Amino acid sequence: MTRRKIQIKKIDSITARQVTFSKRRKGLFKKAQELSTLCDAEIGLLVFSSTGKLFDYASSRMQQVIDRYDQHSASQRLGQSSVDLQLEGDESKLSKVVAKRTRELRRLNGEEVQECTLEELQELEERLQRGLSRVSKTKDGRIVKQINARKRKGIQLMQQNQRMKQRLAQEQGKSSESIIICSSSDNPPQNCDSSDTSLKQGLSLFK
Amino acid sequence: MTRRKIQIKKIDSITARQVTFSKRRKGLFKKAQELSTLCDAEIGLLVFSSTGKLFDYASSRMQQVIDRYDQHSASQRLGQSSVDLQLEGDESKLSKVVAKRTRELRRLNGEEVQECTLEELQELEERLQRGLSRVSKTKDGRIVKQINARKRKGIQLMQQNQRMKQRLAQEQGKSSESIIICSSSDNPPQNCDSSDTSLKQGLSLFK
DNA sequence: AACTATTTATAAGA
DNA sequence: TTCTTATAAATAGTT
Repeated sequence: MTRRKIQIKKIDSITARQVTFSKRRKGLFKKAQELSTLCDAEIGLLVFSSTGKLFDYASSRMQQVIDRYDQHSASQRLGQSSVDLQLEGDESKLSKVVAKRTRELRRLNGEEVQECTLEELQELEERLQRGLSRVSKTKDGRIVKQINARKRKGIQLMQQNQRMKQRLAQEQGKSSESIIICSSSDNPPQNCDSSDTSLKQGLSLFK
Repeated sequence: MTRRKIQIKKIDSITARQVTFSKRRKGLFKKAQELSTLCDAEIGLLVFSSTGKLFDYASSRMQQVIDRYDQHSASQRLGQSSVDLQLEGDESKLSKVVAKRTRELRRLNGEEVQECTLEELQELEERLQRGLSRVSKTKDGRIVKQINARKRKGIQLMQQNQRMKQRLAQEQGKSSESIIICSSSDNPPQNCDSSDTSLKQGLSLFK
């Protein structure tokens, strides 16, 4: 495409290939983003170099683009089970397990569900309901526990308060010079002395 | 990029946008395939037009590219470059990814939830609710679709039945020797002849 | 990483 | 949509 025209076939020289890869990759990504902007298109572009490095561009979020693709392609080709991985190294098996788990997670998120058969959807729904029920129960239990803990603590604090008030009242009785602990001149003494009542009122907050 | 230089922003005119979309899309796909060939790269390209139409290119198979991307982003989430995963062939790293996914799945199943904090439980609950809602919606839509399909099919069959009955009645009228098509001796003829009524009754089943 | 001679892509017009 | 064509952009080979 410039000093000379080239044939579109794998470049032999590794270094030349790397240089071309980086130049053309840049160009490709630019074109992708231009198309997306100019024409209001949603675009996802995934590029793995020959060394395995990933470069990607998405006009929105890649996961969103992939989900949309899955929905689309699912509606076209229904049912394509994969029991086809058996004669390979442990590592590639593991990779496939990862991919499989990822897809399973997507389904549980409610993505990619267009691919599912009605039966699969029913199973999925039941599974989600079971999971949700368990999680909610655990969560609610946790919350109740926290509330109770706070309740207990609050009661403890009020009782402590109460005891301290009583002690302070006694101190006040002993040393006649300190008069200003709890009852200022215009406050009637029951604010301080009828503390049985105020404790009861306080405790009612934690019922 | 030719008769004039243009600004890279959304093209207002719908027709101009469509023309540009189809031209540039073609160019983009060509560049993608050239890069793949020249540099031995694995490429996946997903393009949704503003009208929602899907165009895609993959140097291998799209699902393969997406799976590879999933593997990659999975290992990135663990803070590991997947180049390492692919070049080193370190099985234990992949195993960790598998383990992580498996744990995530367990949690979504409501197992192992005791380990979660309250915040994690709340997130989990919301996620399950979202997923459940999506799955249920899809499932219900599927069911309604099936019901409608059966309804249509039933109506078709009844109409077909109806036409055949009429033709048979005609045939019966013509050739006097065939008497035993629809009315046996003890069945009154309206079973066959008053088929308007029976069709109506049948159709009501599919309302 | 820069340069530049060419090839390619493409905007506008038909 | 397709073609034409003038011009902008990309890039292969070189430095």
